[in-house]
Amino acid sequence: MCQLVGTIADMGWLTGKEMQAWIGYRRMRLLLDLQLNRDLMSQAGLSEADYDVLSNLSESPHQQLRLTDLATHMRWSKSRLSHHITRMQRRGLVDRHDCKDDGRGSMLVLTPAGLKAIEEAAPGHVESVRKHMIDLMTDEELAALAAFSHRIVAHLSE
Amino acid sequence: MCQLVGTIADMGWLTGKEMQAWIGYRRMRLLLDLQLNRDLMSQAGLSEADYDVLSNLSESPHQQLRLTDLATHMRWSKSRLSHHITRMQRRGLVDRHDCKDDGRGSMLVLTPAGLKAIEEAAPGHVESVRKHMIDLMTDEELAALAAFSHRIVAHLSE
DNA sequence: GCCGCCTAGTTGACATGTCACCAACCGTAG
DNA sequence: CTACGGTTGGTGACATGTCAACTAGGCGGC
Repeated sequence: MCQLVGTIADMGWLTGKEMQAWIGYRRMRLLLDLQLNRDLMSQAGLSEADYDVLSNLSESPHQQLRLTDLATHMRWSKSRLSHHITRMQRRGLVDRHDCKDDGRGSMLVLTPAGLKAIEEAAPGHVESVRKHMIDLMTDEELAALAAFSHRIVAHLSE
Repeated sequence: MCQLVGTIADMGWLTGKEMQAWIGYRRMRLLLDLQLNRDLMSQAGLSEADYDVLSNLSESPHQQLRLTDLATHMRWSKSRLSHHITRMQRRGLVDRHDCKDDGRGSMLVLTPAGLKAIEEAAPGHVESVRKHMIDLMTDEELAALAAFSHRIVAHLSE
């Protein structure tokens, strides 16, 4: 982490303020991730990735989705999703069904166990997110984060 | 990504504004990381992790550090660093020396190849960080990011 | 119908990170 | 001096993610 940029002989590639923002971002990202994952894993036995998949699935119509749609929505690669679903399927959290409309496709469905898992995990996860991030920010900071993150996401999505 | 929280039956665990900030953060984190890694890998053949290690090492006195010190500074686990250093050592970017003061320790040193790699990679990486993040943010947003990220890091560091 | 091309999803090899455990070494209380 | 508890770093098993093939099923032009 730390001096990620502009540090060799301090050539001033990033100004002090920019550097503070960048370093802070990197460190926050690392530590927040670890903490949220730890909390979620110890409270609910789920990783953040599991949580995201279950969460998306639980709110889609009929609690089912095409793999590609889910991958696009989550911005995951198909490969990543396929591997991850295989692992979650082994644990009984989700299931694959054949897709009627398209012989190539797979329909991803939430199992009762998966629904139970996400319902039990959600309150603790939200509390965790609040405690370690949201509640530490002012309204202005929240608004700023929403604004620049959406701008950056739009830029990165071409 | 997306509806990570408070989404089951929309129970309002996070307010709309909080949700926007949270979702934006998650997506930005995912996409920015991918992009910066892709850029760095294609331009310099380094991962961000490689870059961070080399960067930290290059600015320490005599371009060498104890493993524990580097791990603490980067907030990496010792195990992660040890594995990563082993891989970088195989590629000739860094080297381990015995530590005179402490028979247990290892001194991490930057090789000439490692120095060359970080010096060549730095300008492109900084440009990448600017292009995909810093230059898309206003001064106020940079200040806000620096402020809340440092606050959150302090909180997470206990 | 048939052919070429696109898309959906899977797979295997490999890179990376985590956790738990271990061996060697330090420093200090007795 | 010696034993013990803490520190330093390494290792192996395993979870996860990436990339590049690959299979199989659609789709449009002829």
